[in-house]
This record gives sequence, C-alpha cells and structure tokens, in this order.
Amino acid sequence: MRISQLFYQTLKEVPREAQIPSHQLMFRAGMIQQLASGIYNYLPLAQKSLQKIEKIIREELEKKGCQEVLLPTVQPAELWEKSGRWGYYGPELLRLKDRKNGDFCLGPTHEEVITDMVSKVLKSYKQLPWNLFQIQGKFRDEVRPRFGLMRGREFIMKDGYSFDVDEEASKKNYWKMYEAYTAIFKRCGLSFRAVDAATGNIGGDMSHEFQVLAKSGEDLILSCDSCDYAANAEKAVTPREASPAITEGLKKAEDVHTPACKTIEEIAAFLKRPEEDFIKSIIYMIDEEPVLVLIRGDLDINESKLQTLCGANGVFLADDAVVLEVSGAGTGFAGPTGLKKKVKIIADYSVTGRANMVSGANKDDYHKVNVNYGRDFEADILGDLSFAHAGQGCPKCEGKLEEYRGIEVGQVFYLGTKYSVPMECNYLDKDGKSHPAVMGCYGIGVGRTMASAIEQHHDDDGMIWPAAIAPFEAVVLPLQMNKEEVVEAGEKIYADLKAAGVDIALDDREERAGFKFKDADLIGYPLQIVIGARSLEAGEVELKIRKTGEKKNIPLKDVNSFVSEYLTAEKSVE
RNA sequence: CGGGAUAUAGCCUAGUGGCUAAGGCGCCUGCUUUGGGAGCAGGAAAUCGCAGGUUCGAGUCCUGCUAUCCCGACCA
Repeated sequence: MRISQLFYQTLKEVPREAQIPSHQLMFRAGMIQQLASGIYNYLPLAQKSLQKIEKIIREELEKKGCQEVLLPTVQPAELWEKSGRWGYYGPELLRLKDRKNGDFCLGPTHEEVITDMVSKVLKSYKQLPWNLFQIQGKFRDEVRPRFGLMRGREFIMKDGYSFDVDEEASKKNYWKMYEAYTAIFKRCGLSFRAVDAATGNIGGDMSHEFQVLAKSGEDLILSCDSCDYAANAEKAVTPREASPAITEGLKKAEDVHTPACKTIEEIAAFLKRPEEDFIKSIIYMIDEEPVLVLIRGDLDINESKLQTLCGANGVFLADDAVVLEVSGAGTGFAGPTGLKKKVKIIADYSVTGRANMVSGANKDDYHKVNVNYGRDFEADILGDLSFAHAGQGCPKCEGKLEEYRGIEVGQVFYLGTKYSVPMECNYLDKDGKSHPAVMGCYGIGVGRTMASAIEQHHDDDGMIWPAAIAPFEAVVLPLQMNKEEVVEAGEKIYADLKAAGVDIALDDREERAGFKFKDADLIGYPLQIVIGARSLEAGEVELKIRKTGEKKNIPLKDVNSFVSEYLTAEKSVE
C-alpha cells in the first residue's frame, strides 16, 4: 500500500472524548471515527487489523472442526419469546417494528437464531457433534458505552455454538474451545488469563472468561499467588461456610427505637456496634417473586452469585411498594423476623455462626437486637453471596488472592439444554428416543481484542503492534523525496518485500523525514525500513524495530531475508 | 437509571452583555527547506448544538430540549 493513497489521517491532538490509550491512539492514527455513542466507523487501518484477528480466529477454530455460518442481525421477536428472553432481556435489547407492526430486535447474541436453525436440520444422534460459528456485528443498547471500542453498542463479535448428544461430549467441546481460545489470544500477542466466570444472562453452569491484563480493564479479576486458581471477582468463591448454630449466651430479642437510621453505617454508629453485628436485609425480585436476601452488615450482596444460587433468570431490587408489602415498613427496616408477608429467605453464610445480631424490625424506625440464626429465623437457601476480595484466602489452596484489572476479550459457556429445550432442538438416539441437544456457546470480541492489544502495547509515541495483527507488518520510509536514488531504492525494496509476501506500506508522500518518523511511530508498524541518502551511499538501509527502538544498518541485499526472518519469529507463538 | 461536566471551523482551544468571533493544528497556493510533526507570504473554511426567552444589543444571562464525555449503578 502506498501511504499517499491510504484513506486515513493522523492527528497531533487528541479529541476530548477519547480517554484511554487505545481509543486515543486509534483515533489519532485515523483508524476509527465515532458515528454515535458506542458506534464507530472502521477505517482501512482498523479493518486490516480486524481482518488479521479474524483470520487467526478462523484458522484456530477450523483446526477444531468448527464451521462458519452467517446469521442475520435483525431477528424476529417470536424466537425470543420462545426462549423466554424477550421478557427479561431488558432495554439492552434494541427492539424495533417492521412495516406490518411485527416485533423484531437487533441481535445482541444468537442463541435463539442458531438453535432454531439447527433444530430444523437436526434429526439423529449420528449427525452430531456440530460446532458452528460466525463473525458478525452485534448490537447491545448499553446503558453506558465507554472507552472507544472497549464497550460499544455495535461491535464485531465472533460467536460460536456447539451441539452435542450429551453433557460429556459437550464438555469435551467446551475444553476444545478453551484450547482454541488460548491459541488465538497467544497468536494475537496478548498477555491474558483464563478465569472462572459468572454466566449472567446467557445462562448455563460453567464458564471461563479470557481476560487481557491491562490497567484500563473494566473487570476485576482475582488470582491465587500460589496455585492456578483465577476468577472474575464477581464469581470468585469466598472461603466461608455455614457455621453450626450457636445455642449458648443468646439474649432475648427485642425491638429498639432507631429513628432515621436506614443504612448499616447509620445504625451501627447509633447503636455503637460494629457493622459485623448487623444483618443486612434486602428485598429482591427474583423471577418476579419477592425474596428477602440476608448478608452480614460489613459485606455486600453479589447479585451475580445470587442469580446463580437461585438459578434465576433475573434479579432486581424490589421497589418501595413491594418492600412495604413484604416488610410492612419503608426501606431500611426490613429483617428476617416478623415479616408482614411470608417470602422465601436466602442468606449468605456470614449470617450464621454469630450470636445476638441486629436486623431491621419490619417496623418503621425500629431495629431488632439479639437476633439469632436458627433460633429466630432460618434461610430457605444458604450459600455464598458475598464478593471475594484481594488478600483473602484462596478457595482451593493455602495461598492468597491478588487482584488485577482485566479486559474480557472472550468467554466460553457450557449451556446444557437451556436453549435446546424451549427451542425444541432435539435428536433421536439409537433407541429412537428424543433428547434435547446439549449446547455450549463461545464468544470473542474482535474489536475489543484489537483495542486491548493496543492497551497492552503502546508508548508515548504511539502503538506498538504485535506483528501478527499489525495493520501493516512494515513500512518503507524514503527520507529525501527529492533524491531520485532514494525514491528508487524505496520503490525497489517495497516491490521486493511485497513480492516476498510481506504486508508492506511505502510512505511515498512528499513529506519531511521527521513527519514520516512521527507517523510511523504513531501507527506502530513493527518494522521501519529507513532509506536515507547517507546510508544509501554505503549500500545500506536503516532498520528500526518499533518494539525495542533498536536500529540496525543492513546491506540492501539482506533486507528481504532480515525482514522475513524477523516477522516469522515475531509471529510464532513460542 | 442517579450524580457531574461539556457543546465555538475537520481537530485542540480563547473569547469581560457591546465594533467585522480570535489563535494553534490540519487543509489550499507560492517560495524556501529535506534524518524526528520545518520557515516565510497569502488563502479557504463558523447558522457559536437546537428552540424559546430576557435585553437597545446574546457565543456570553435564563428556560427547555438534544448530543457527547466522566463517576457510580448496570452489563454474554
């Protein structure tokens, strides 16, 4: 590619909107343009890098026997009603109507469409397994799009879905995808960790996230300092269990007047007791049923764990009317004893094993002291509902957890039959008996992968692309465009490298040397091949390695072999 | 969805209620220069986010709206 013809621009100044390095640099290098909040145009430099990432994805998935399909962006509501997600997916699902007033949505993910598609073909166990994927634009109407390509509303995603006869076969597929993802992100030159993850809206009971380690990451991940345990903070297990009920030293429960004390902090100060002595009681709507959730006062309820613990589709805070109906009081005074309306109680382990605690009295301006688990109340479900944190013990060994920021670039889920049952995606076994297919699903944020590569590899001058996903592998910089021999040498090296299969750019613009250097550093070509009048006289060119800043003079005849060898070494995984 | 902020040329910014809205980057023309975003001269480019209002007079003050960004909540 001749840079004089490339559709792009570079900027010295950063637009005010761009806040993190990948966004600023991609904008400055003319890779992306914002069209609306969370919606971007991808210019040629970005598209080239995206295509390289996509190619790596395709190669690694095809190695594992996956087949590529392409599914529509616009999907009929009917399918989502069938899976049950039309009702609870929420406003993130962009819904629209066609001219006949029919309901549609823009696909945020494709479980419904693919399961429906497969159900029309699947008949016999002999056809399975299948593992299908696509690379396609997704739309999620995020509440708060952020950080350029990191959290867009429209974004490019590779999504894949596996179909198997049973759990064992499906989990085998799951681990194959785990391997493929590991290979993909390694080839993209990323430093990452696979961590245990929550399953959220997609569902299923086993999941790993592939997290790129970066300061600007939105996710908090916890990882053991001595074993291989690593998990998203919302998923990480808290090493705590139910304690046996305490039977001695229990005092009589009684109501105390606690005017205007709604938060644990206020009431703890008012009663002069530590927050650990309190039982935080919050009423949630879990799949449209009010539920009282309890946790020790110094901890917070982890809604992700709550959803998983009750196997629910959705977990939301109850509104004031429901709180009044259930507890008979305004918010801030609910507690497990003396509820106005009997509801299910779900409690964290932390409310057991502690005597004479304090909770709301289900009466405005009153709390109840000396409340004891086992004597005054019991939970219908008892489990781990708290957030894990750095410094706590590892749930698997004697080590301690450390925290990192991460960018989630991929996630794999074992889904089971969550979609195949409602979507009637069934096959007949060899006895002629019908079974739902067992599914897994696997996503990679392609644009996010590109952005996180920049987050991990950049300096004050610009991007430093891993060779495998760089928009161009190298650039030829003829410095004196008024000197014929310089221009000619540039043209020749450019042509030779191109013929050798190097993805090469030639900066043939009538610009000064400094200008070209600055642009080249910003765009982050892994190699710069500098052709200057002086070194050319000695029959040499100067090679700059962007990653290290190292410069070498190389005889003209060795340029091809040096560049090819360097790039091959850089792109190899080990 | 709660809190905060911003909106002036393609980008970054200045602009005390008062004359023709200013500068830098970028762009165009010419000359000069050619190893780290050169210099000089000239030029094009603005419905000051939109709609109302106050005022003799509004980029500037007020109200409403819209868009964008940040923090939080939320989030395969």
